[in-house]
Amino acid sequence: MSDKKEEVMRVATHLFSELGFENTSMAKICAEAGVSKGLVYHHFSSKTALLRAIFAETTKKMIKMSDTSEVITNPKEQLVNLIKQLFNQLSNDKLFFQLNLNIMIQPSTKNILKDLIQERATYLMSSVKDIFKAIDSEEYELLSYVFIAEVDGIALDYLAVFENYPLDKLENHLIEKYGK
Amino acid sequence: MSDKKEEVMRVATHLFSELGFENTSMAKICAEAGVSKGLVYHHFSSKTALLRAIFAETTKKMIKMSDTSEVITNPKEQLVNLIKQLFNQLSNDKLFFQLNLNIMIQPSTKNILKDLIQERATYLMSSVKDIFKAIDSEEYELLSYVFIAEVDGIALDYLAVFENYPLDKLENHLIEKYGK
Amino acid sequence: MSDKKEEVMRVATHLFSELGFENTSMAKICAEAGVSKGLVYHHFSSKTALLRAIFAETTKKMIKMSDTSEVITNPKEQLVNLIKQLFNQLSNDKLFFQLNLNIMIQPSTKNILKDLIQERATYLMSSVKDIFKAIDSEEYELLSYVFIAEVDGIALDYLAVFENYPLDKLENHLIEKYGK
Amino acid sequence: MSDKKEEVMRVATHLFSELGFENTSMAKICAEAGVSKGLVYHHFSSKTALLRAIFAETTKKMIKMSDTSEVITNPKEQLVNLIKQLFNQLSNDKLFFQLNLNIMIQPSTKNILKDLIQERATYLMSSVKDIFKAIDSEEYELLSYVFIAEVDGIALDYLAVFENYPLDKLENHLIEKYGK
DNA sequence: CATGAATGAGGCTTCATTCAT
DNA sequence: GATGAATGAAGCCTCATTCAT
Repeated sequence: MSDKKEEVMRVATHLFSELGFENTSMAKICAEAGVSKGLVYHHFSSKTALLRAIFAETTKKMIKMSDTSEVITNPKEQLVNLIKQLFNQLSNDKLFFQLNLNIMIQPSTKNILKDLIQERATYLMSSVKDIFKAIDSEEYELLSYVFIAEVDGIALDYLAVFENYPLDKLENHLIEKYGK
Repeated sequence: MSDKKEEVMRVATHLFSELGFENTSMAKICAEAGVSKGLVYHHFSSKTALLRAIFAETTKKMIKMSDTSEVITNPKEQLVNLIKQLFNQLSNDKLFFQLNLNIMIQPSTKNILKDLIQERATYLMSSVKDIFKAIDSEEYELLSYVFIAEVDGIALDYLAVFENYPLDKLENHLIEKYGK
Repeated sequence: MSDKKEEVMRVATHLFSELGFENTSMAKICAEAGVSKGLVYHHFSSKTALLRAIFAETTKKMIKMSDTSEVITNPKEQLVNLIKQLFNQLSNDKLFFQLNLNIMIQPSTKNILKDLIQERATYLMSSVKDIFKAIDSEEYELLSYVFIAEVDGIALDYLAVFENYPLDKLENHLIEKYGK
Repeated sequence: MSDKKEEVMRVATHLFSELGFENTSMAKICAEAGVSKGLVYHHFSSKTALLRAIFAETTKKMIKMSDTSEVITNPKEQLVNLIKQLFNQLSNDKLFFQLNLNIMIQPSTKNILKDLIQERATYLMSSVKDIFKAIDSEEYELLSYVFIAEVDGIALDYLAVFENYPLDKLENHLIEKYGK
């Protein structure tokens, strides 16, 4: 991928996160990335396509990251690891998580990304299920949904609802709950 | 409040929910409500002010509703009641919950509503805390955060992440967990 | 004239002066005067009519003022008097003079007031001519135009062109020139 | 400067002169210039910026014109020349002078152009002062203000106050007065 | 690959004015 | 005299996108 194309995606991700998709104009992206409009449209057929490219790229990175980390065999250790990893990212890259929440909830962007969101959700769900299967072969599906809901809810509350959210305490709570 | 003003708020709530704030034009609201643009601006100084009026009105309704329902004294029954009420609303008024998630996450709307969101969050938190205080006087704060995270996470997953979400199973899970 | 009608004219004069005719909305006038739109339209058939009423009122005041002061018989004394009076008003009521310049130059307002401007100009011209006739019966017309141009030019430069305009020095210059 | 940008400025100058700044809509300018709204905003960030560009351009032309004409060394000849030049322009380009009076008096436009007006006034003043310094080294400042006031006043009266203004007679008067 | 002039639809808002009460 | 809800046209500006160079 050319340098400039990457730069456009980087800048767009940043601006979409900070301002929201609808409030980020192509002009702003071009200005910030230091490229012309023509160039952006050379690489991405539309603003929509740019968003899809960013979302897809992010999913790819997520998958790669979780693949490399799954060498542990003990499921509870895996869970604790996953939790630590998630909370670490959550506090280090607030804007990025905000973007992902954003576009999954905003009706317009949700529609644009329908298939990609589904794909990512399915992947995440199956990863989590695999872990819970090894812990409780009967209730694993419900437990997986609960686990994901807890994590998503904490992220939501942290990013959008409460000021001074006690993120650490909730992390510890989860670690204790799932690490036995 | 005049009939037309109420109608504008009703229509705007509906459209903001369905299309998102940024994708709902004042023109669309006027057309659907059957009023002129001038009238909307006679009652609301801006699109932003209209959103704030809607959000504030909703908070007021929430408070009124929870006030009238709190005649039960057993805290566990209260919790179960709260859960049933929430899940009932969640499945009956998807669009409305989507709107509320929406505007709390979208950076632009979040900023517009900063104070009102904070106010509502504080109220909800204190309501939940009151219940948990009666159950576990020591850990009530953490437990409240966890409870809210679970509910918010389920709502988020149901509304924005998964297709065919097993909402009933998660409701039962919570009722069992919190009703003992 | 009713109190409220007078108040509306007073407020409108002030706002037209400060913001210009086009940039003063009827709503602003109503708000500042503390009356309803209905009332303003009860007294003045349109914004245009309000402006005309103000301009006509001003002309009336001018005429009354110059009538009462013309008891002096020595033409040079009359001129000196006139100069002193003008410069006094000019520095005491900048905004008001600005408004009068304004509406006489702005094409839209100029058209609205065409007849009233002409009427006022004719009156002023004839007043000045009367004085100069007594000084120089041959060249009085040209001298009148020159005198008016000098005064108007000074007002213009003072109000719109220069910062730190030496108004006093120009007054003295005129007094010396015309008082011999 | 591109053809279309120049055309926009030309048309805008014309319309601002004829209708006034506030009464000239961007739509009218676009229609008359035969370009899209988008294009105008591609070249000028706002209506205000367009006005500033026009005013600045005019000042530049004024300076260039007066620079090229100042090869005469006799100060009285210079003055007579200046007068002839001014009156010539005044009668040939009424609209343009009207625009300049307009925007310097109208409070809104005056504010927009504050710095540019000051800059131009300073330049003109210093040009005139240079001439009068050579005639009367003591009173040159006052004489300069008087001269400018006379010219401005005549322009004002001609353009905005009197119908059938005897412009020629006033020109001759000035030529006689200042050419000795 | 790269630029940036150009388009045209549509967005938010303002405003003079009317009219039922 | 007095109010203020209601209208609808028009104003300024933004924006995704296209295309000649």
